[in-house]
Amino acid sequence: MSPRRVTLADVAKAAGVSRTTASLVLSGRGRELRISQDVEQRVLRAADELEYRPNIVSVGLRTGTSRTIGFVSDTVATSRLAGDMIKGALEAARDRGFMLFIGETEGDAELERLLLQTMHDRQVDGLILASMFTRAIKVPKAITAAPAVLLNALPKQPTPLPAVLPDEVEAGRRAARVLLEAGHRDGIHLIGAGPGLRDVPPESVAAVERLVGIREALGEAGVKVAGARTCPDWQPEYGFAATRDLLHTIRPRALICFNDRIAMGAYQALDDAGLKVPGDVSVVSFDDHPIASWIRPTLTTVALPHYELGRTAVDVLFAEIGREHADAERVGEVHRVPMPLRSRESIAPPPAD
Amino acid sequence: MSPRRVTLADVAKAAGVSRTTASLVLSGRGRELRISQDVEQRVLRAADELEYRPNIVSVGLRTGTSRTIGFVSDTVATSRLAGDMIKGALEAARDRGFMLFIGETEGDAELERLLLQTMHDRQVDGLILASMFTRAIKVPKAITAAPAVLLNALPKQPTPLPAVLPDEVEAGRRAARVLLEAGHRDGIHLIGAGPGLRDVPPESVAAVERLVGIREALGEAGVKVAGARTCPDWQPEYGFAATRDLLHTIRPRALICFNDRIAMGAYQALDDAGLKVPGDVSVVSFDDHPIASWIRPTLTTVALPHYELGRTAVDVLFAEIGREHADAERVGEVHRVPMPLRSRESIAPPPAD
DNA sequence: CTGTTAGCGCTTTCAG
DNA sequence: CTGAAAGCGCTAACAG
Repeated sequence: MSPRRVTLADVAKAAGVSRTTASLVLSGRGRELRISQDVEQRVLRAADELEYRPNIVSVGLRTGTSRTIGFVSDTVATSRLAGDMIKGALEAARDRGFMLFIGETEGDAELERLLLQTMHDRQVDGLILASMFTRAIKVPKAITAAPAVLLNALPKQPTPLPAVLPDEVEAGRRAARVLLEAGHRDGIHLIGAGPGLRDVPPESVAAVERLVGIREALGEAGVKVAGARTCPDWQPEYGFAATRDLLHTIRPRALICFNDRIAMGAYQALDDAGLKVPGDVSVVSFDDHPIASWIRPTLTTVALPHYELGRTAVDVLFAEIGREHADAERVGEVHRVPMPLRSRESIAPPPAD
Repeated sequence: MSPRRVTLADVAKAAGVSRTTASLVLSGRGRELRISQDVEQRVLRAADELEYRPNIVSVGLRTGTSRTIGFVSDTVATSRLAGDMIKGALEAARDRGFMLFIGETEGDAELERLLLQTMHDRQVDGLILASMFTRAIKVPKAITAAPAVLLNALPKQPTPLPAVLPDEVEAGRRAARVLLEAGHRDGIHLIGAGPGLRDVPPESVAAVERLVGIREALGEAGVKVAGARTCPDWQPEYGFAATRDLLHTIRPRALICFNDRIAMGAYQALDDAGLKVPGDVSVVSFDDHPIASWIRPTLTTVALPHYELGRTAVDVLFAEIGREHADAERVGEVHRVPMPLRSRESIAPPPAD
């Protein structure tokens, strides 16, 4: 099909030197080994003219390295939000000349084992184990074969693996403060979780952490949550139902919704009840899902930094790869990535009574 | 770090045979070469006990194959919709024991060249060149090195590359027919493109194809489009503006929005004007973006079959790889993937006058 | 039926 | 300063 690739041997021949010399020059170690200028130039020129490209597979076989990292997730590639995570990882990897293998497990442990196996067979230099939404995962044993980092996930059992996560607690504080700064002190209701730290959807790490932050910031200001509704799942319909129920008995001044989809449902319930955002009720939320800027009024929300999470995971992974010998002692530190506030139109001072 | 991998030589030694024999047995060609049952069993058992896994890199070097395909897109990994495309490709590839390299070009031709180069260096067996939204792309010359298929994209110049695309024309017909079947014959307006085939956003293949289908189905029924507004970009704000302007002068009976984001804007404008969907105005749209089932009333829409597109691309690619020698003569056929209708709540018979 | 031999393309001692 | 030789793990002729 193609006219056979140019190999190192071709370059060496064209330059009239041995493969060794050519290899040395091309891997940039010509200088330190004091190879003559003349030879160096000849090799470089030959490589250039022949358009030589090293065969990475071959290098991989020889060096046991593949300049590739495996990105394994439950189903991250699919969610738009999380797609940015891949993008961040992709770019960070590319900056270092690495490629990414993507794999999805669909939450199936057996599939996960197979996938890790396969990646190992392909000699990946490291692994990123990602979860679509922040939660505690069972770290597969198979993973110990290569350096690895957890992305958007916490280990269920203690492991030496580092983890990269959004700073949800600070995000909770931030959401609460936005309301505080607008002058809200009363009638602040939570939609999605709370009021207690146990009133959260199953497995949701984000829920409890956001809740902690919210309560902390409110508490410091001496403000109490007026009420809270838990949603079994953070989907618009539950946000709608929870808000509608709330409105049957109470007229809130502000809503902290636990994510944008819930906020969307809340908007609908508020609208049905003839309440205006933000004139009657202020709304703040989390995630910065694309709809946050589509719904009207546009939604103020604390963004999940997907892109940064992806980049950070790769950075942490490279630090891990760089580490000579993994001290079994070391316990995986967790890296928190800040969640930035996106100020939009859904917040106003409380209506004067 | 790990205790050195088990190699074929280890298995051979343990089974008391040569590497060749072990290789033959393990690649399943033992039978046809009539290797003795005894030997076969010994090898199999040894491999099993030692947990032997072939080193794919090595096989790759030897056979020039990598059981890997490259998925290069402008920015497909990022868009939630298109994430499903990757998912489909991922699964189809996995079914055949292949992995996927993902790469994004950000529409930068130089980056694209580099990426293709890199994938080529890594001996990918085939390439999928994907676009986030359907359009004509300039096929990079570098791509001829390996079998390739265009996904969600048409070649600008004629090439022998096959292309996989959603069947937009049929989708257009389908959208129009839904309205027709509900009894609509008058007051049907287009939001996003039209009425002429030239009234479309730049580069949008989908726009003209959908338009063709719509006009065809309507034409067959002897129905004329009452009016149309083009949007410079298919975002909610433009859908909102276009619909609001339309409502200044006209009271439509039905809207065909060119995608769900536009429809979302249209909903807002309709709501502002005090018009009910679908009681006063029916709405049909395209894409089946997640919001289509979130907004109320839920939106009837003709879905982009992202997952299927991804799968199909891989299937077509494998057919391509299987083909012995690419006849330069062959012109790339285009495969159209059906776009299914998602019937929801936004359509009703026209109000009786 | 099975083993010997020879590489795939590259890096890396080890001698000049 | 440069080259010869070995070998990463595997497969494929080619002999026996």
